[in-house]
Amino acid sequence: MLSEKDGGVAVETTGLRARRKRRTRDALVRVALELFTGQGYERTTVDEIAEAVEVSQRTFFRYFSSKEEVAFAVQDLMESHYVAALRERPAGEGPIEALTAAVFAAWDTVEEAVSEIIPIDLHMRSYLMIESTPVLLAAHMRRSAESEELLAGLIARREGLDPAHDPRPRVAVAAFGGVMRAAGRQWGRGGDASVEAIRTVTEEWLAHLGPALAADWRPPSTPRNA
Amino acid sequence: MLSEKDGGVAVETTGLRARRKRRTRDALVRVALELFTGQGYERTTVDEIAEAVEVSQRTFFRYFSSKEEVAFAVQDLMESHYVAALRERPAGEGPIEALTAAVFAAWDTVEEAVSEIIPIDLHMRSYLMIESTPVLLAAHMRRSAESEELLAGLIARREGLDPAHDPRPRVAVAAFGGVMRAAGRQWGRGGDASVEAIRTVTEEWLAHLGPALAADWRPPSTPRNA
DNA sequence: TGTACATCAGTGAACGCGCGTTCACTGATGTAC
DNA sequence: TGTACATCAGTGAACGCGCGTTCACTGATGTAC
Repeated sequence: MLSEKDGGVAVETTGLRARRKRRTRDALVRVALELFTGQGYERTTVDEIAEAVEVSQRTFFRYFSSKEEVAFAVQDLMESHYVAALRERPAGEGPIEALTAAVFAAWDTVEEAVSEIIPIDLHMRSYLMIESTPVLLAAHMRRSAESEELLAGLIARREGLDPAHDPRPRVAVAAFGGVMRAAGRQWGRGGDASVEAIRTVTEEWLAHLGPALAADWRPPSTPRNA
Repeated sequence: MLSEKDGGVAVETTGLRARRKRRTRDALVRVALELFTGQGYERTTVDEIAEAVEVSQRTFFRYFSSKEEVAFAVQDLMESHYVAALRERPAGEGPIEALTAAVFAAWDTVEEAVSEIIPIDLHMRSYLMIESTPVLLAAHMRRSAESEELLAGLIARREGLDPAHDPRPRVAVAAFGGVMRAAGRQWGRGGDASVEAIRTVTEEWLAHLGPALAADWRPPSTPRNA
């Protein structure tokens, strides 16, 4: 039933019925994100989305169990995209090094990853919309915190550690995730929806992760208790 | 009007009217948290809280602009308690050192801080309730992320830096906050509502913050590409 | 290639629910003189 | 100490709203023979 070969997504795509189903879902996502970015998440109702796609509100809830879920449909895709990128990092890279490299690898290929569903700029504007809508920002933070468990497991496996006994994988992922989310909020404040903008902020902030945790930030020539 | 002298809270407490107001507010918080922890946040309605306190639902909304707000009333108190503790850390401590020391100083005095409003064990069970209620966990993460801006400002001032030009204060606070929130979730999974339990997890996780960010976790005797 | 039946996406209309708001109002506490 | 007026916490009842659910149903696509 499911075509999982050659790394494809585990979704039936052969039959007419299945293709129609995918088209309906994609249309709901696209139209929802257009409405959300255009007039705001709170000011868009589920009925409005359904009406714009010309399906019943009933049908909307067959695809998404809540209004929030449709807002994160593409974000979820990006998350698995990031996980895939992390899995491909060579074993020689250290934990933070691999987590960081996977971020840029994922951004390098973001366009291919989302373009089947929505244009890349709609995706970027949606991300901006999430960062500037309190209830969605909250949901985003909870979701990415939940995925830390998975990432910690991957890091533990890379390092040949048992995450139940060594807290370092989870601590590293938590610190890394904290900086990533903060960089995302910083980018959101700027208002520049380009991929370049988010890459730049992320790159700068991650580069400071090590130095910022040093016990003493002052140069050796400046004694602490001067 | 407001008595801000000797570090007291900036609230009018003299008149009969003011004291009655405070009693109503405290009763709403206490009863709300008892109901939330007893039967769950989602299964408690605002009407139910108002009825238990014997005020109208109308009155509830004069004190709290939303149901969420009452759930975080004591958490907000604890946040300013933490900020106060951080302000008192000696200048000789490094950034992460001061942030960490303030956490334990705040936990040392949590009982005095909350006991005027609710018993300490209700506060701890409320925190556990927040960590295990998705919508509140999300709100909690967003709120603590928002307070990072303030903390970064304090750290920048301690170090004599301009946060607009040096990203280290915000990056340090973000990494620290990421680990703190992850430690909170870890504590929440355990189900032990004691102050001791959360202290232990936090202590262990923060201790691993430095080592977990090292480029290489393996002992020098084990070459990376063996 | 055709028929009979199974599956399942989508329908339409109505509803339950609880949050948060709006209205015009009461009565206790505070203040001025 | 007493009177007149101002302030403001609290009332009660009703409502708007949109999310998410429930019902019994239709009709197109898929499958077995």
